[in-house]
Amino acid sequence: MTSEKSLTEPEVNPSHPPTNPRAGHPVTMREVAEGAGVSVATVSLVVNNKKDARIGAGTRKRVLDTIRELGYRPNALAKNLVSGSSRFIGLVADAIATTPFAGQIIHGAQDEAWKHGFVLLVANTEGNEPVERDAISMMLEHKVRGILYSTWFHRPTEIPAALQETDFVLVNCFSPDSDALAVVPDEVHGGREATEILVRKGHRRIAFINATIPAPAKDGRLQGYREALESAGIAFDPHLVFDAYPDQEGGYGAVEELLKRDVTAVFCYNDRMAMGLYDGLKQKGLSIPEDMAVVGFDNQEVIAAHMRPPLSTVALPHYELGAAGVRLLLGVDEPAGGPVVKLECPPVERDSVGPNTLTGSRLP
Amino acid sequence: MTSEKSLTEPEVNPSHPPTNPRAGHPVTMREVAEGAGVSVATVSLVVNNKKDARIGAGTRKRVLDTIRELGYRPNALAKNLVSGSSRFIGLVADAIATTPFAGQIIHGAQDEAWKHGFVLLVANTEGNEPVERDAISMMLEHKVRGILYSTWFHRPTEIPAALQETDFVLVNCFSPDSDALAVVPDEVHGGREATEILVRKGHRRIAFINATIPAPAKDGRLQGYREALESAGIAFDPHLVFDAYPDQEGGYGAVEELLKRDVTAVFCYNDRMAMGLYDGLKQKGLSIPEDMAVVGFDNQEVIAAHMRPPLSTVALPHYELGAAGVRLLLGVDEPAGGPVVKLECPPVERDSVGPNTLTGSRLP
DNA sequence: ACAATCTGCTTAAACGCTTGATCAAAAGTG
DNA sequence: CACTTTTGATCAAGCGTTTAAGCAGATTGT
Repeated sequence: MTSEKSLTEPEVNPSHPPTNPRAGHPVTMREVAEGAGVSVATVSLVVNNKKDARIGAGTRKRVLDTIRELGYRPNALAKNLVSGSSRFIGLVADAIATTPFAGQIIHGAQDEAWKHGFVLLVANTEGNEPVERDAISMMLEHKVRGILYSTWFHRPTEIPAALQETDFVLVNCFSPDSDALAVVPDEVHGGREATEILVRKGHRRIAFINATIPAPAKDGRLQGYREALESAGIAFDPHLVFDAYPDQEGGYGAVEELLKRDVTAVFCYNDRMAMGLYDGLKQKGLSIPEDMAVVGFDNQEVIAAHMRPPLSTVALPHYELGAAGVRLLLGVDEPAGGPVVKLECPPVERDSVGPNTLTGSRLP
Repeated sequence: MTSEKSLTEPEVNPSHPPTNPRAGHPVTMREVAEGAGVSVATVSLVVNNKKDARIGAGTRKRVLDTIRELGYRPNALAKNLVSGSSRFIGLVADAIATTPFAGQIIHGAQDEAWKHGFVLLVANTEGNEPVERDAISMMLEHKVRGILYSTWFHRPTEIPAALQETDFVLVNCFSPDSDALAVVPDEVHGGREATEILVRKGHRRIAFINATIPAPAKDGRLQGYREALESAGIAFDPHLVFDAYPDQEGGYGAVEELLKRDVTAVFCYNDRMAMGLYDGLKQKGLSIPEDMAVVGFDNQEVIAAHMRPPLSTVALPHYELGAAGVRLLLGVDEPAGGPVVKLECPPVERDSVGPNTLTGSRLP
C-alpha cells in the first residue's frame, strides 16, 4: 500500500506556476548555441571546460559572451539525468525543530557536502514513521547519492527498510545488530574529559549526577567518569553517583542529594541539569566555583556560555557528526576499526570550575 | 568572474561512486515495461494513475506487480526534466547552526512545502556572501520553483541580485526599498502582548528593558509596549524604559537600574536577558514573581520553559514564518495589504508573572 | 451489415544536456 | 605535392520520463 502510494504524486493541487516571467522560460543551451552560431555540443564543451575538447579561442569567447548576455544557467536536472547520478545527498532528521542540535548536524553535513559538489536535501520527520517513509522515498526518487539518517540524541535505532536501497550512514545513532556505517559521539571520552577538567583542578571528591533515562550517553559518560578517576588514582565511590532527570528541574532537585555527599565538585549529565543545579546551589547560598565546581555536558551555547558563571562543559561534536557523516557516505573517509566511528567530545573550559580549596592535599 | 565560476562544476574530485549495488542500476521504466510485456507509455500511465488513460484491469495489475517485483522507483529527475519545472523549493539561511530559530523556520517551510508536493533544498551561508551567491546559483541551476531567503533575526536586508531570476520571498527579513514579498513577525503586536500579560495582572508601573542594538524588534516592541499601556490607560513614562545588551549579561547588569525605578514588573527585550535578570534579582534576595513580575520575548524553549520559575514570554512565530513563506511563494496565500505580511507573536504564559500585590489600586 | 464509437494499448517526439564518433579544413611532414 | 596529423567543430545517440496522436479490434447504433 504505502509503497504504492509513494509512487504517485502527493495528492495535492499540482499547479503552482511561477509568477516571475524570468522563471518561466529559462534560457537553454540551444538558445545560447543559436545566439553564438555554434552547436549545442560546442556550448556544452565550453561550459564544462572540458580539458580534451578543442575549442578555438574566438569561439569560446563568443559562447561565453552569449551566455552572459542571455543569462544562461545550466539545467542541473538534465545534467544529472544524463550522467545518471545526481549530486544530492539526503538528510533525514527526527527533530529539526525541537533542538539546536539538529541544526549543527545539518550545518556540518551541508558544508562538507558542498565541498564535494553535493547538495543537501533535508527532510524532517519529527519522529513520524509514515512521514519518514515518504521522505526516504522522495529521496530515492531523486536518486540521491546517499542518505544521512540522523537522530537528535545519541541512541540505538532501527534502520528503515527503504534505506537499504541506497548508500546511507547513521548519524548520532547506530544499529546494534547490523554493520551499518554510523558516526556517533564518543561518550566515554566525553565523560573522561569532563571529569578531568575537575581532576586537573585538584578535586578528589567528585560527584556525578547521571540521567535517569537509559541511553548510550548514560553508560558512556559514567564509564568515562570512572576511567578518569582511575587514571588519577582516585577510588571510585558509588555513593557519589546518583541519578536525576536530565533537565533544569532535575538539576535543581538534585541539590539536596548532592550536598549530603560532601564533595567539592560535580559533573552533571548535561548543561540543562547544571543550569538547574546553579539555581539550587545559589539558593542555598553557595557560590560557584568557590563552594562547588561544576561541569556540564553538551555545550549548549544559549545556556552554557551565558550562565553565571559561564559553565565549563564538554561539547557534543554535532557539526563534526554531520561532516563526518557525509565523508563516510562519499567514501572519502574510511571507517577505521568497525563500522561505527566515534568522534571526540572536546572540553570547553569556562569559569564554573576553580581549584579545589577545601583540601590542599594531593595524593602521591 | 563569479558568475563564470558558478557555471562550472565545483573544483573537486567528481567521482564518489556508490558502494551499494542496488544504487548502481536503478530499475527503469523500460525494464518494468519489458517485464510486464507492455510499452513504457503504458507503465507511465499506470504509475501516474492518469484519469483519462484507458488501461485494462489485467494490464494494470500486471504492471503494478512487476513494479513491486523489480522494486521500481520513478526517477524524479527525468520527470522534472520533461515537465520543465522541478518540485524543489530552495531555502537559503544565514545561520542554521548558531541558533535554534533557523531550525524552526526550516521545519515550517519543509512541512508546508511537503504538503504541496515540494521538497526543500537548504543552504546555509553563515552570512558569507560568496557562499550565498553559490548557493543561489546552485538552486537556480536546479530550477527550483522559488527561493526562501531567510535570516535568523528580523532585520532589513539587501536582495542578492540572482534572486530576481526566480520567484522568492524574504523570511524574517525585508527589503526597505522594494516591493519584494516578505513575511516577518509583528513586533508591535508582540510587544503589546508581552506588556498586556503584565497589565492583565494589575501591574501599572512596568519597566521595559529594550535592546541597545537597533533592529525592527527594538522599535516595534517599544511601540507595542506603549500601545498596551495606552490601551490600559497607563501614562507612558520614558523613565521606565532603558537599554541593555540583549543577552544574559545585559539582563544581569540591568538589575541595578531596574531597581532604581520602583516598578512591579518588567518586560525584557528577550528571554536571554530575562535569564540574566533572574540571576541578578535572586542575588538581591528578590523573588519572582512575588517581588517582580517578568516577561521575556522569543520563547526560547531551552531557556524559557525551564527557568525558575518558568518564564512567561511571547513566541516568535518561526515555524509559521517558514510555512507562510512557502505559501506566499506558491501563491496559495495572497499577501493582503502590501508585500510584507506580519505574523502574530502569541503570548506564552508561564509562572513569572503574578498579580500586582504592591498596589491594590486599579485606576477607573 | 456497415459506419461510428469506444477501448486498450503503442509510437514517437520532446525535455536539456553529454559524449563518443565523425568530419572538413588547416597545418605539418618527407 | 601527396600524405598524415592536428585542430575546431558538428552529428547523433541516449539519459528516463511524459503525452499527443495513432491504430487495431471490439462494441454499439440503425
